[in-house]
Amino acid sequence: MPPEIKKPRARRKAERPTEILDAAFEEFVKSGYAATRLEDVAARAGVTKGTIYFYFETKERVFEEMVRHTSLRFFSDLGNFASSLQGSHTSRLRDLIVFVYGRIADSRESRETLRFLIAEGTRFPELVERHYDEFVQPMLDEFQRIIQAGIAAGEFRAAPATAYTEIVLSPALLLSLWALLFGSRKEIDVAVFTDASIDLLMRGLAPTDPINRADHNQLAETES
Amino acid sequence: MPPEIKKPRARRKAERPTEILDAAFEEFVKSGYAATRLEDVAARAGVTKGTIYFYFETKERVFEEMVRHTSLRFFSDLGNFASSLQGSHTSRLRDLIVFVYGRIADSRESRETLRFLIAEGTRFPELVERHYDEFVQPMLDEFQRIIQAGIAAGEFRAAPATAYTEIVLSPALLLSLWALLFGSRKEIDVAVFTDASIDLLMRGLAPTDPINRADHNQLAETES
Amino acid sequence: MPPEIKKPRARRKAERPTEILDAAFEEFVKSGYAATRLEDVAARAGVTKGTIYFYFETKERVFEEMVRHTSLRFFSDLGNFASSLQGSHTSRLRDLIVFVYGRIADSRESRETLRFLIAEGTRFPELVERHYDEFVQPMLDEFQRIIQAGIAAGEFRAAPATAYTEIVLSPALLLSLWALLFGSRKEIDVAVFTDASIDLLMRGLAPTDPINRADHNQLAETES
Amino acid sequence: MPPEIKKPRARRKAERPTEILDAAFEEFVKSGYAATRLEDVAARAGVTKGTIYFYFETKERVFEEMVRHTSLRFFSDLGNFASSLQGSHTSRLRDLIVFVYGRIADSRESRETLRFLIAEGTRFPELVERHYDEFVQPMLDEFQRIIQAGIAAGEFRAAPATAYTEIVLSPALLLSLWALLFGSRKEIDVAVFTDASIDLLMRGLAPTDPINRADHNQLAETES
DNA sequence: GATGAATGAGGCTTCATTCAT
DNA sequence: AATGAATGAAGCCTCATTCAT
Repeated sequence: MPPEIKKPRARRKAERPTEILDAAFEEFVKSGYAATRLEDVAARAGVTKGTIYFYFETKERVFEEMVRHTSLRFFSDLGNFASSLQGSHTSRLRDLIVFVYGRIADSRESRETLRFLIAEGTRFPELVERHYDEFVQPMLDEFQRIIQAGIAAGEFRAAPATAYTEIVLSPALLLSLWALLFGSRKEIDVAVFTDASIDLLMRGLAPTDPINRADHNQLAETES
Repeated sequence: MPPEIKKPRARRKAERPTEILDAAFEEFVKSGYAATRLEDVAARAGVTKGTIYFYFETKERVFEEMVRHTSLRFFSDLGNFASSLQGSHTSRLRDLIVFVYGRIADSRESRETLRFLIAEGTRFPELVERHYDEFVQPMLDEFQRIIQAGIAAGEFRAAPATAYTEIVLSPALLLSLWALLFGSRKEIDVAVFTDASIDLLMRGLAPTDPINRADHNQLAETES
Repeated sequence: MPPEIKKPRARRKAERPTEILDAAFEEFVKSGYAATRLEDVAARAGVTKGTIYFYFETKERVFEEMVRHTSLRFFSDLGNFASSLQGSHTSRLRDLIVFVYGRIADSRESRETLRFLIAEGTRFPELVERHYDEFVQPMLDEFQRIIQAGIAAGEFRAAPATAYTEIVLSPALLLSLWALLFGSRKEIDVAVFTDASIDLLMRGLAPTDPINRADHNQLAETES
Repeated sequence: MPPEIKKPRARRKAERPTEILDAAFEEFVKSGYAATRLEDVAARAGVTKGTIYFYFETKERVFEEMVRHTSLRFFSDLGNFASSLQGSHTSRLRDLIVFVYGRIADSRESRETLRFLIAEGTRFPELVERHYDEFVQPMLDEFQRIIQAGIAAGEFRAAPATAYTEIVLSPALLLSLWALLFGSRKEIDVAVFTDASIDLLMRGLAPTDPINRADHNQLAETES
């Protein structure tokens, strides 16, 4: 048996649930909710099945708490970041996009959490609700706030898309899903993709130059 | 129960696999792969467990063939549609987007297939491969073709985003995921959302008017 | 499809049951009673499952009739052979042994039938009964008859073993079992083994009287 | 039902596998490998299905370990016995035969193990290999050793049969098979049959030289 | 607190048997 | 006669959960 650095009992005890949830994340990622055996979670956490039941009531509880625990790690600081934004609305929007895209697309935890929600949302509706209320809605609100302010300031045009802030998130979602589905086949460079998205978006949101007639006409056709 | 019109044996035999796969779709949607009992699939299809095994080797096979069968229903005609496109590159792009968004976001089959791929992709990698090769790649190719032609014709600018055609798809994906996750909470109007996306995209892809100085400067900043 | 020599319908029909039983023999040999699927028997016989049920009531019946049918092929002519024996009792005994050993040990059918009886005797007691009555008992009787006559004629001594004619059969059984169990590992030469057994037996049955020259000479002949 | 004395947990755990294997022996004897339900084994062992799978991976494993476990009970002490043999080669051979025949023919475990090997040898070839290597070959070697020594000492003649030591075992096999097949119909007295076999064998192996008085006297002793 | 032996419900899969064609 | 689609009972095996130690 390897010596393994011994921690004081009290400390180990306090960390047990977290260790279990971390192990659970890996196992649920590997096999999905139903196909994961609590025994494997226990083994990975270095405990036995019984111990899991000391801390969590059921397998469902383990899953729920694992998702909660994993989410917090990468999404709890949105508010702080948003309130620290500086500069023009354009640059604030850009900075927020870079921040959010990074969170959504770059982190394995985020991607797999998305997978959990999609795969098990039917079985765990409260999980989906929670994520909507705690992460999605606030994020949309932040974007909405900046965009509306930008429109008011004349930096953005009141494009129909501004009614659907979700649209700003969509490239991030695509990145995330792409990594989940085709990551091993055709990787997308997150930074480059993000820049390209921002470029497209900013151009799309740019106010219409009243002088530019040709462009305006073309647009009118699109809106019909 | 109505007396049910009896069909000739041969005819029923030809329809059985399809009936089973349709039933399987519903049940797998309801509970996911692992939690679905083949017995329930059988019951929904109006046969018994044994019959399923007469047509399919295992539960995994049923799932695979169900996904295949479901995919074909809504994606086999992309090529035909694409080659029937007429008009300017701008209007071709718009028409293709409307077509594709409709397929991806409007159909329950498509949405749930996406869920299947995300949820069970690890267990069924060939399914993901197949979808990439047969649906995703060809779709991306169609978009790429139109966009490049549009650039050559001066209708679109060579935006960095044109290197990532996936970006054009991202609003559709968002629509699809949104319906899967938050559909019951906050519905998105597909038509309006699609129009808004097109508006944003077209504006984003519009060629830079050399006269429009203000716009150009702003853009340069974005591209840095 | 290969042309396959066509037989007149009537003839084919008459042969069907036999073809099925032959196929059954091969399949039951391969997997044992329980693990053999009637479907495989049908496939080997070139018919479908339903056809088997046209000729036989149940799987058990197929097995029983197969054993019966197989036994007849190699054991029905004992009586004829026994009554055709000529010469001294010693040479009759030797000839009968050679005949019986050949039947028991040389034929695959015989060996596998023995395996069937041992493996499935509990489930098919009538099969065992039948074999005892029709093959074992008559065989023992033939041996007993010759041995008793030989004793009466002074060719054999009244060894205690003559009360257990089974003992004469034991080397044949060993040959058979050996082939079933260790045949692939260490083969036994049936002819040589048979000769050695006969030599040992004859010597063991030889009368003790040192004066009996004739007998002794005859024995030498056996040893060649 | 008696209140059943409760044993400490640790002690029960150590005994469980053995209890299960003993129960398995009885059930497999009753119905054969394929027709035995693990649930019945469990019931006989006083546990539930799940417990069996806690100790053994599959039904096949249960069978294999059961055969192993059963074999050891009656065959592990051949070496000890053989090396304790005393006296003339003739008497050593006789003693070994009595010992071996007793083991093979008298014990139900031995008989049924033979049945298992014959019936399931195809499905469990390693079991057959193991028995050959651990029991059959060593036994043949012991016999061969004594016989060759006896020949060298002039107690036995170099009969052709001495090249096939298996022949010495054949009456024991017959006894065993007889019990398996016809035991309920016509029982054979093992002791008497063994004595008769020994008498026949010794006579068959006796040196031919009429002058050898000592040997002849010894033989007479055997016949008593 | 932690262990791990034991439980037992539940699901996949097999296959003998039936029967409409 | 023959087919082969359909049935459904039955058994192997898994694993969440419990609980005595």
